[in-house]
Amino acid sequence: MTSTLPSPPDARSALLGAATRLIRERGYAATSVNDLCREAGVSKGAFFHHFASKDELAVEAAKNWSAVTGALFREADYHLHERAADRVFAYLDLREDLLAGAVSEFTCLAGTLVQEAHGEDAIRAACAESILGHAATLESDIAQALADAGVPHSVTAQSLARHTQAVLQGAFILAKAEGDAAPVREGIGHLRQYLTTLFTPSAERSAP
Amino acid sequence: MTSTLPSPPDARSALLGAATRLIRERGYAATSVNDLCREAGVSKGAFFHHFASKDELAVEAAKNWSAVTGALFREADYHLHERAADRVFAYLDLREDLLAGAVSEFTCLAGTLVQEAHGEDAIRAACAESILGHAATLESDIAQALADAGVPHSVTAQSLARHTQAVLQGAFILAKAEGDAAPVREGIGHLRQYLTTLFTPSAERSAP
DNA sequence: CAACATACCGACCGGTCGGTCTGTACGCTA
DNA sequence: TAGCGTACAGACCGACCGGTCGGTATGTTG
Repeated sequence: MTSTLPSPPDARSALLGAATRLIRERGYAATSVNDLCREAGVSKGAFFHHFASKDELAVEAAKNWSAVTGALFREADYHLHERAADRVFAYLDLREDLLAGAVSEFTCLAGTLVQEAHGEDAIRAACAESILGHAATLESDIAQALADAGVPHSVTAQSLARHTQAVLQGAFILAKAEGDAAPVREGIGHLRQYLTTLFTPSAERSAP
Repeated sequence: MTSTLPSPPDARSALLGAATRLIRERGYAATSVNDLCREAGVSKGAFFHHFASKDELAVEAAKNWSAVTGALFREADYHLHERAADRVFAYLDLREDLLAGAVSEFTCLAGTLVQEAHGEDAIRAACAESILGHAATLESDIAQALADAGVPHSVTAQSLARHTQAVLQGAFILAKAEGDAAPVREGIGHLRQYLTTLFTPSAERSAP
């Protein structure tokens, strides 16, 4: 008795995986239904059996992306640190550790998809949920770290959490432009520096 | 005697303008040559008279984008401030002022294009030049502001200049996801706060 | 066993794609 | 006026697009 979940039919998840790979590589519009079927090793009949349209697949792929990355971050070690600020910095360390392989292997499906397809409301909404939902998982640690610093800050935890995602998304674009992960490492570095000043109690700063 | 440059044929610039509008609205792959011709009010013959291929138009559109935005920022007022830090903050003010109209009217053509077409090397290079070239125009002011603060900083002016562009590009993605400019304003706000701490002499911070 | 559902398969459809090609209108030079 | 180069115009091409549809193999249920 294996421990697989009450798995959905195989063709469906093969198509979701193919969509994730191909859209991250070449974008949504440039990926045809035939491409997806070939990559997934299924027929066109199977495609339209599981998804009503190409757009519906995009929405499901974005939801699947949320689920997969959600699980990855939920189960990661960075939550184990005692101090909230340490949890946030450990999250950034993890993001940096994830930068392996080709550019299309570490960039964000939701960011890529929404840039192209924000005109389609269902796709836009699924991508927004993916990006902002992930940002929301950082909010409580950031709020706690801000509170620990004990100073009234003009920035909110929500805004700061979203900012971390904006920096990552923007760094991914520079990475695509340069063909290299270096800009993402730099972006994370600036984020670390910014958060360090925000998380440092002002007492410590005025009396070093 | 008007002061127009030895202007290129009209169909060419109409196509460049159409490409800028349509690609920012719907992306590159989703914009067809026929769409471009219709929007520009020219025939398909005219299109392939001026551009060898759709990809070549994309490259030329990216170069044209560099030229247009380059002129806009070169001639802007923010250069007039005496203190380097003020010039940098005034640049951010200008970026915020530019956030008018629909999302596709303030987002970056080069960022949109490279996200989709980074697989095509000529397009990738033209977009990289546009984004990184613009970042480079900020470098000397940032370097000066850093020097004025008089502290050895661990960040370089180049890295910081590129970071400003990464933040903007990432904020554009959140803006597309939300359908609103608000995330860009927030991103610029965080940038202002980060730069403020970097540009503040440590003497001032340790003795407030 | 019949009756029905699910999960495909792949030929096929009308339409659109990027790109080609022939033709032509116009300006310049000689 | 002839001859030539540039700037189009738009019919046309084969490949490919997203999507449909009739069919089949394999359960499951009564």
